[in-house]
Amino acid sequence: MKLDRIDLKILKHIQTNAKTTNQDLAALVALSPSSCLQRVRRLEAEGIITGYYATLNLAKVSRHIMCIATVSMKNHSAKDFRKFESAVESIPEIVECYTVSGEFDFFLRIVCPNMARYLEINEMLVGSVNYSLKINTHVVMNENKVFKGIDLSKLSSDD
Amino acid sequence: MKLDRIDLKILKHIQTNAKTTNQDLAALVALSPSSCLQRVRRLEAEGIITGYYATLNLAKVSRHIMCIATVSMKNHSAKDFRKFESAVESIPEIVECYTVSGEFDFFLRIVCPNMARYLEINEMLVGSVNYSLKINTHVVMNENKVFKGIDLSKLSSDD
DNA sequence: ACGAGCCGCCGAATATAATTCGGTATAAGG
DNA sequence: CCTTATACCGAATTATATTCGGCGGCTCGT
Repeated sequence: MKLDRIDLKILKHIQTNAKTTNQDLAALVALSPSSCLQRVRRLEAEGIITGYYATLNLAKVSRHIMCIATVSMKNHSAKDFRKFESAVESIPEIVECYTVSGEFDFFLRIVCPNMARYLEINEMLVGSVNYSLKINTHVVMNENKVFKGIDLSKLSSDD
Repeated sequence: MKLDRIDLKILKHIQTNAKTTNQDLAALVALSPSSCLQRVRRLEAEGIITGYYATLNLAKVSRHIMCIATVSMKNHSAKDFRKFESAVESIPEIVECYTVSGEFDFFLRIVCPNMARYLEINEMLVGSVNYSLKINTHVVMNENKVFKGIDLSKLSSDD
């Protein structure tokens, strides 16, 4: 499916303003509300829009810590990878996990109530592959830039 | 401001379902629509809800690469940190940046159209502090777990 | 214990918005 | 040149958000 300029405009806008009314969005992209809605529904149906989220100021909700962990597997077997990944999946405090190239195998971002819980998580992860991995923890001291969507104008320039 | 069980229920739900209608949300938390809306408005006004986002399947929008970079400053002066942080701020392809403790000073997540552009970004970052930092790049090969909000039940248990 | 005042709830009325559904124009393909 | 598919629009309908007055229960001071 190909996206035209109007689709991109819609995506760009709702990325950071998901609750914009269809009427306002329609005005923004210079379409009638019905046509605009039709496009949004299509983008949803095609799986291009994958969900709608509200972001919270977590500090105002509860006390917590955030860590970023690098993980290196000692044993690069598919089996160990599967076991580790399923452990990651099962721990809700792990909010992001990436498989990467380079000196590490995974990056994790973890948000949990306290260090005691962080230690437990660490042990679960290490235990999942019978201690054959190395985790390096980095406590987040500041969030300089938080995710606020992708700059689509930068990406689409390439196609 | 203190949050009661209903507030948490609201937050928990809209975290991943931002477009739920107020009526449905009200039913979910067993309140009348008017009371429910009042609470949501309060959560917004207090800065507890910070925004509403749509997430995209980027692969269906355009070709791109994603990298995670670790950054170590050679010179830990406040001045260099400020210069680096402002460079980070000015580069839209850097979608996340954390200051951390440990062997690195920053973690970056970068989404850009291609490696050529990634190199440019690298040079801008290194140049921002007169080459006195070390960047280590890790290309993301798989997104095992993408951010889908925080498990508030895990956090609030601690208060 | 009692009354005042505050809070948060509800429901009805009203205002906005979403959604549906023809009908029409444009562009591509045969 | 005709056919078909596509995407648009506007009006009608349905659904939702929003406002507001009033009601109960809680707290607090007396």
